[in-house]
Amino acid sequence: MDRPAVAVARAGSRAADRPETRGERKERTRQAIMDATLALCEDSSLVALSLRQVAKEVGIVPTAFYRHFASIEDLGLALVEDSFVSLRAMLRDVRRTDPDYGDIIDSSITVLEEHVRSRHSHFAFIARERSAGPPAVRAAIRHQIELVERELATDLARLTDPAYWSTEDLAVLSNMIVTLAVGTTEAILSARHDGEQAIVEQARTQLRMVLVGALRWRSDERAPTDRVEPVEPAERG
Amino acid sequence: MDRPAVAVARAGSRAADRPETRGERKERTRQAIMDATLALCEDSSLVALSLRQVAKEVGIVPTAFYRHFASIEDLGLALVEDSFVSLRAMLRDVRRTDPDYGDIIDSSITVLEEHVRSRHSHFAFIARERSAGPPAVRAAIRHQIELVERELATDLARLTDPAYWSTEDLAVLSNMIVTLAVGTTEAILSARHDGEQAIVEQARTQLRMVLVGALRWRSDERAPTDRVEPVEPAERG
DNA sequence: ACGTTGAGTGCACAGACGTTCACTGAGTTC
DNA sequence: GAACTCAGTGAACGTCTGTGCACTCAACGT
Repeated sequence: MDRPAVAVARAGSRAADRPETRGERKERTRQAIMDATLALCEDSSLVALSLRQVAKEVGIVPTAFYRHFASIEDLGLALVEDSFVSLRAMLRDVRRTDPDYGDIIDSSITVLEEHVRSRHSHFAFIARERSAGPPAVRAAIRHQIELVERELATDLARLTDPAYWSTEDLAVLSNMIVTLAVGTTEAILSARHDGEQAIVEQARTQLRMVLVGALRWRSDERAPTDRVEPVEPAERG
Repeated sequence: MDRPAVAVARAGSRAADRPETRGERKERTRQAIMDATLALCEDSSLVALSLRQVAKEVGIVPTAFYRHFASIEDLGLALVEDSFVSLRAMLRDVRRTDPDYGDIIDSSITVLEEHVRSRHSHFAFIARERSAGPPAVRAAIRHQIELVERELATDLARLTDPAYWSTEDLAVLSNMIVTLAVGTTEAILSARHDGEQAIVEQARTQLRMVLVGALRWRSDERAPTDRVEPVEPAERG
């Protein structure tokens, strides 16, 4: 285990022996750097990663790194971009599957699970660096998540009755669903394989619980807070 | 800004000139190390912290560190212990305030806000290292959070009707509330001061939404998933 | 064909890193 | 008050860090 693990393909990887364009080579090395970085900080974090570790893993000399990124932090910002491409691909799949399938909740969580599995280094990167990355990376991730929240809020507006749901409360609901999705993602990523199904089932139940509440919600009422204690006598049997 | 910022008090800090016990001094330095570490990894993470940085901040020589901890990871485990003392103090306050105050939700979130503010380095540590710390630290934090979830589940059992709530669903609800609490904590910690009140209000609304759902929940029904689309015709006006 | 461009090389540097070791000297135990 | 304990010292080590600089040489523009 001494030679690069996520190395940039040394020579003639495929496709006969076409000479390979200058831009192609650069892009390939850039991609190799990003892959190696995702692999290396899978346990720990970007902030604990050195430029030389990345270079060694890729199979280039440390100074060659600067041809692609000005710093590790700069690399991190590029990885945020890449990771949110994966996340948005998931959101597209969620929306695409919704009308077909009968149960929005089941299908949404299934799509989440599939994407988290297949692109797990991207989702893990977002979840980790969101709170532990370099300040600029944290800011970029939080901004992207905020955009996603706003999108989800407009989606929810189409599914709810505007007479009962204020736009503020839609934003709050959207934030809650995103928070739960992040939590579920983290749980899937840190679960052993045999525990994954239980987590997915839990996420489905949670989403159902939230939507039971959503069905009964009225933005102009200050909700059930004073009815929460006398719950037993209410409607039994 | 060259001399230690969170230094162990050099000599005769207070209390006349009592010679100071050996154990007292050790405990004081140990505490200074932990405080300095919390301060240093406030932005970034434990895994990005060097033993020498900590020593310099405390005002001791690097090798003196080993008199207190075997490694940074070991230090991290001690910080987990300390941080969860703060978290459990918060839970105690939540439970203590509940019966007095009319509104469980308002008072709980208020208590959360107060504790997160006054012990914010502890809460920030948990939130950050939970997903970015050294593996052993991550494991310790997840275990502690799991214990908290179990406690909350038994609390919830006392507030809900056992005829409608299975113990499994109580665990799921508990997990959801903890996830939301973690999310709210992270939001408070990364908010500018003027945005904090909005976040607190959002957390209250979210908890209300969840409890509206909880009131209507029946563990033996597969919830409202097929009623989520025809929501407009249901009960208007 | 020929000069230019630029990704990747190789060396060199000064500084920070974790850890070792023998040490000092104040607090403790007899 | 003499012997002991042990938190903190200070120098030294080999290794790893980011970055500067002069370089090569294949793809590129003309």
